[in-house]
Amino acid sequence: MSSPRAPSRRPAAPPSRRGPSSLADVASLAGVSSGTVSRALSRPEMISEATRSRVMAAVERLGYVANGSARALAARRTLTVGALVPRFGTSSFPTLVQALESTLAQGGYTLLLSAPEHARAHDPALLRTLLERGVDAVALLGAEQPPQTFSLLATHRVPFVMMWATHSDQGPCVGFDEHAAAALVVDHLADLGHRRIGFVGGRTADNERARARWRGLLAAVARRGLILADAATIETDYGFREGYDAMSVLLERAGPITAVVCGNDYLAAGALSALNRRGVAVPEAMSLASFNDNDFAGYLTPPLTTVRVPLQQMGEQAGHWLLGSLRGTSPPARPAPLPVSLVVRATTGPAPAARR
Amino acid sequence: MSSPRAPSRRPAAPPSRRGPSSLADVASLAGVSSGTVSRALSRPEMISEATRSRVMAAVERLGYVANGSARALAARRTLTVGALVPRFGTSSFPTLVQALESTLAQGGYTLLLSAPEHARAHDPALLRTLLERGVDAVALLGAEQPPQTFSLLATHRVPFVMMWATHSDQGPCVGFDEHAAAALVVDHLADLGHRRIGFVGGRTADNERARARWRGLLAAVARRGLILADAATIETDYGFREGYDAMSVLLERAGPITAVVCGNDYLAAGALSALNRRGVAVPEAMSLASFNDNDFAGYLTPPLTTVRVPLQQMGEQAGHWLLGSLRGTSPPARPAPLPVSLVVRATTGPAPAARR
DNA sequence: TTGTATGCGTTATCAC
DNA sequence: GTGATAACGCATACAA
Repeated sequence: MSSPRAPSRRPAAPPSRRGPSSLADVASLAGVSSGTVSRALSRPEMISEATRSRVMAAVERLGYVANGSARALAARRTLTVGALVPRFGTSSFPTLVQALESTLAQGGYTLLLSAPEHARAHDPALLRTLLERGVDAVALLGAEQPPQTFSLLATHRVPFVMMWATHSDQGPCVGFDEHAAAALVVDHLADLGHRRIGFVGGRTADNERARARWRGLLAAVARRGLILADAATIETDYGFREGYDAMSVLLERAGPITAVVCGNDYLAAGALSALNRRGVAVPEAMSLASFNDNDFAGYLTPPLTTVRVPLQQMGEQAGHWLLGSLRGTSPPARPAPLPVSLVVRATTGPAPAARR
Repeated sequence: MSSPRAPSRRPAAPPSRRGPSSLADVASLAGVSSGTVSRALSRPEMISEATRSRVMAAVERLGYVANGSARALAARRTLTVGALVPRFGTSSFPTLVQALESTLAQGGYTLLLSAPEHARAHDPALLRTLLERGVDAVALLGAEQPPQTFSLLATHRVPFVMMWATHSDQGPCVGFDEHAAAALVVDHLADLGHRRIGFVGGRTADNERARARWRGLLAAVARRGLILADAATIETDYGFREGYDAMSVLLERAGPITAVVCGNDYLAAGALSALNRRGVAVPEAMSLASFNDNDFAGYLTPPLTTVRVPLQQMGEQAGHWLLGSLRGTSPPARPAPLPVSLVVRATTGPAPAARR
């Protein structure tokens, strides 16, 4: 990569010369043993100030960078955490993963990311690869995991959390209460006088989060005595186009509904767009509310009423739990469910019948 | 993690018993040497079918998972690639990183992700950490890197690519021509008869991509003889709110412009929202076009005219280049710039003056 | 406080 | 085709 240069008169060009240097190199340059260098780097307090600075100088001079593999082999840890989170739609992923990465980085850990497409998400080989890479801990998405997962983690004594999940007898979860979230939306609409509503949500068959959301909605609808007809219910992939299409279908077949709840804000944005283009007045003729997995609900026209899903907090909480559990002392207490809140904006209003 | 159980009569419960097992364990169970096991796993063709299947049975029985650190130490490679891509805004990141991860995974490599906040993005410690972890290759965002970066990569003999960049004498880049992209937008508007236009873009001071975009725009504007007044130009962070605010400001102070170009689609979505709420007819009174870093440009009201930025292709191309370069043979040819295209939608129309 | 020596679990180079 | 054996680069228990 570096082009050959005319020999300078300095005997050796320290950086970029012949590959990375080792502890032994640093040691001989500093005139100490390799053990001392090792300690100077990882346990400075055990070393006299004088030799420590000599060592550091040598490190600097050689551009020494430790060999993590050797370190990991000897120390039995890699300072690495694996994340296994499938790419579900375009949504949610970045916020969650970034928060996780950021939190772990603060603790000196690096994130090994495995983001399979949905179809491969439950391939046990993925976790196996992560374990092979020697991750010290693992963050999983959801509580539903392929069978071998937990026994693999157990044999390898690797702490883990399940994100975006609430209960599991297999291990700790960080998440929030989807039922409570759904209740916020439904109560809001019911209080406004809406009776017959629709729902456009994610696919429940292969997505436990969409399923929880759906169940929460059903429960809240039943509790408030609202009517959610089959014809007013659509499952689809999370996405703008899907939301647009779903709302178009709903307008044709759903009957006299006055409000629609969307499973996430991509769906909602598409749905809103469909309403706008057809000249259906929002919220006069049709109210719209959504779960907010992303960031833009407030910037649409009109802005979306949403339940704030604490994605970033989930990532942070997962990171903190893992860090705590890696610091060793005692395994931290199981995380508490995160709070959710409703943000009311202009897409919801009184139901037409209750109007004048 | 596993609770103590009453001693079963089977002498040993193979999985989840006492930590991960090693090559030696597998070897003794299979009645061969550890060298043979190693070969059976990584070079099956060098082994007789009989012993190979005995080994595989033992592997299965013990739930053996290789120790990547030991493997890396001996084989001098980790099957791991580092990505160093700052979190710029909410945007772009996921598409690019996911495409990269996905491509690398197909080649058997795992992605080590470092996604610092913008402020820390140029901290050399980040790359050092990645190198310490032993990454076999590195993907960087942008051609502007802190000074030590390239020498570090050189000493460690680690192949790398710079993503979202076009030229660099330091190494290969994957990207697209921002000037050409800007030209597509500007030509489109000019052809429609627009003369005075505005621009809402990202911050050029600390973002080389925003800068390239801005320069490309200036060049195209000059070439077509359009007028882009200072008062009609705003730099801000990429985001919905920022776009909303910027457009609000523009409406007050920009004078008689008939079209606005936005630096990305988050900005554009916010800007469009601001126009909608103020009742400014789009595209009759004001045309809007944007660079499309994301996915939703077509689902707003009206849908956004955009230049398609090939984010996913960049991730894939970067991944492929790294894989090719890791397979060793000969370093692959430098990637060619990716094509960009204009997608015309309803936010652009003839300039009012050219109308009737 | 510092040096010495052993082991971490693989791969790879030899002989057989 | 298979079995010993020597690295690989570091951490750490132990000795000094």
